[in-house]
Amino acid sequence: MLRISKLTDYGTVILARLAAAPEQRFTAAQLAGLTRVAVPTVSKLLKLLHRHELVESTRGLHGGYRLGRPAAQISAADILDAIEGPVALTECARHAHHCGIESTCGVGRAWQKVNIALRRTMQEVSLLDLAGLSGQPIHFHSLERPTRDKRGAAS
Amino acid sequence: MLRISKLTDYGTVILARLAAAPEQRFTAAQLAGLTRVAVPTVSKLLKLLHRHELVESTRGLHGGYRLGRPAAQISAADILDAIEGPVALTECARHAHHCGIESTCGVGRAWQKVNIALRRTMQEVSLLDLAGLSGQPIHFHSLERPTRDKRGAAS
DNA sequence: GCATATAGGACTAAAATAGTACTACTTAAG
DNA sequence: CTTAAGTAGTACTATTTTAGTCCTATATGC
Repeated sequence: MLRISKLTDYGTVILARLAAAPEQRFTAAQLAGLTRVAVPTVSKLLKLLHRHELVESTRGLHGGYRLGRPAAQISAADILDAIEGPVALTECARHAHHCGIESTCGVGRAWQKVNIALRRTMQEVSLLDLAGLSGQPIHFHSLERPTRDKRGAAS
Repeated sequence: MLRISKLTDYGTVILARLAAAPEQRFTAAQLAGLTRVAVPTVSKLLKLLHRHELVESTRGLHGGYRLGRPAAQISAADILDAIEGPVALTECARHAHHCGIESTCGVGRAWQKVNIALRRTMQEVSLLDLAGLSGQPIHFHSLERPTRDKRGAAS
């Protein structure tokens, strides 16, 4: 159903790697070797993450990247924002003038609310969780109640 | 950040339209006129929705489409499933063998959990809400209580 | 000043989406 | 029983988005 881009996935892997050694500085090439993602791609991702202050960079000889904040203070939503940008669930919300009919235009607004709820969910997950460094399994409030859950396929 | 496809958006608009007059049958062409979506596209969407039993069809002369169930029993997740299929948040979960390194492989699993939480959220929203027919604003459990909310950034 | 690293942007290739067209099947009316 | 109106299914094409690469500029340490 919903999808995040591969780049976001890679970005998370890179951040997880940095989270494992928060004090150490890694060059883009080192991270590429560690994560098996191509160097230019890693580089591109790190630049994106840098702009959003998720990583801290040092230029020049012996330079490299390091986490910009403690992993616990970086959420999945932050990562999504940095890499995919603050794109909304629907496009309707942007050039929403000639949506068709008045009664159906409410639809775009409703998706927007869903979007906010989804966002909230993603803010509950920190990089620590994503990196598997938090020990405890991720604990969603919304997963606590039984629902109608149609499929659970993982593979 | 997250995006649903245009088709899903259109599909929702069409369903919202049907929800407004649950007893009446509409032809694909009528719905196209009502929603300003091209006829072949509407047709394609209705077929998809039909396969998942979200709409009921009648063939032949004076045929057409109608909601397959009460709008209250159709969730946003159902619509997503019907149109976009049960695609997961990451691809890592599918051919997850050479993710790179062992410690980073947990990342894919974590996204999977996020995915489930997101799904849960979408099951809380019915077509009635989406169509703006429920009177009351959408009411998310997850938006009600304060969460552990590490950062409060909203946009 | 030279080697090593990031910063930024432009460009190319590949894949997913959106949209269209065509053919077959089904039903009701004349 | 023939014809018109409608859905069902599938295959194809075009467009857009995403992924990935390359090049040039800038900063830093030796």
